[in-house]
Amino acid sequence: MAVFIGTFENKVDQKGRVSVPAVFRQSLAGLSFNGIVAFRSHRADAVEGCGMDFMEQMISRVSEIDLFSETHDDLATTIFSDSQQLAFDGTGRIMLPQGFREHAGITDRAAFVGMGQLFQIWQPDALERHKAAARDRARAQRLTIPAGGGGR
Amino acid sequence: MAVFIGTFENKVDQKGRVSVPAVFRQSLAGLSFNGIVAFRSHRADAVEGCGMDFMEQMISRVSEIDLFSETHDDLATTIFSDSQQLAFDGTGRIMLPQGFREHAGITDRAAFVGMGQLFQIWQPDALERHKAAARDRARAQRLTIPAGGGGR
DNA sequence: TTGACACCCATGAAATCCCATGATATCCCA
DNA sequence: TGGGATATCATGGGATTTCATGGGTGTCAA
Repeated sequence: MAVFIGTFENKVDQKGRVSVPAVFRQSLAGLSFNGIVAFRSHRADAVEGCGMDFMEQMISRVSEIDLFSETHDDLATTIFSDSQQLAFDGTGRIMLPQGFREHAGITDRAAFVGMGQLFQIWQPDALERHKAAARDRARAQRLTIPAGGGGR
Repeated sequence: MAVFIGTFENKVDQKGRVSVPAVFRQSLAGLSFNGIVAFRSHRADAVEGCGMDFMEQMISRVSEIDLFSETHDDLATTIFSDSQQLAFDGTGRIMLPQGFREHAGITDRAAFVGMGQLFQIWQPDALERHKAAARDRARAQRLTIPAGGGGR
């Protein structure tokens, strides 16, 4: 499954095009759709992105297991309806739809942030603020990943 | 799982390249990404490194948290956004990004220190100081290692 | 006809490849 | 168990490719 790590800032040109970081593209290579799937984050001023594989997984989860709570089910519905497939052009760029750009306050620069199985697209300054806040919250709540003993 | 043991000092050339110790590379062989994943240590003036397997483990742990919850996003952002994938070239070198070099004060030499499932990259002199301090603390506090529950 | 958008080509900077070198470490066989 | 023959490694640097970015052109639909 696609893995997204790192932060990358790219320019958004007059036409609304942005290069998706090469590492992300490599991670997305070979999927059933050559591009990304994007939707507006409902909690943050950012656009969420993932590969088609992740979408397919979300769909199957929502239909089968009740892994999602009711609210999450509503959430999933919202996500699917708001999602857009953004295809890569020959050089690995996508067109960021105006609505998405507005939602994230993106004008001429966009920051891609890896979040593991997903990534987000931010207005760079807003991202800096968000990163700091996220780090503080994580620290305050002592959110940590148990250091895996190596097994499971 | 990749295991890192020992200390190795290598040169950083004009292009910012460093050889990753051969033993470490062997330990990383066969993973889904041919290189290391690196991030700034929050506690020390050093860069931390691991293999993609370690990151995949992180992802699976994070994915156990409700998707799109604040906790999930904070954790994912904190862990994955500031990491970077550094690929090996044909002879087993990586490019140490400038930001990482600055964080660790690395200019023309770098020391790789095995820490078990992770390793650290230090400016050699800073490492010496850190080692001495760590030794003193360990002695003062009589640090011990908990016995394993057996097996993995 | 006028946008919106996919496709194509050009460009400079940066990253990567590739080959050469010397220094160790390892092997092999008498 | 010597000690030469053979790998392995870390390192340097030039050549090549990749990448992000800019802009032109064709196409389809409103």
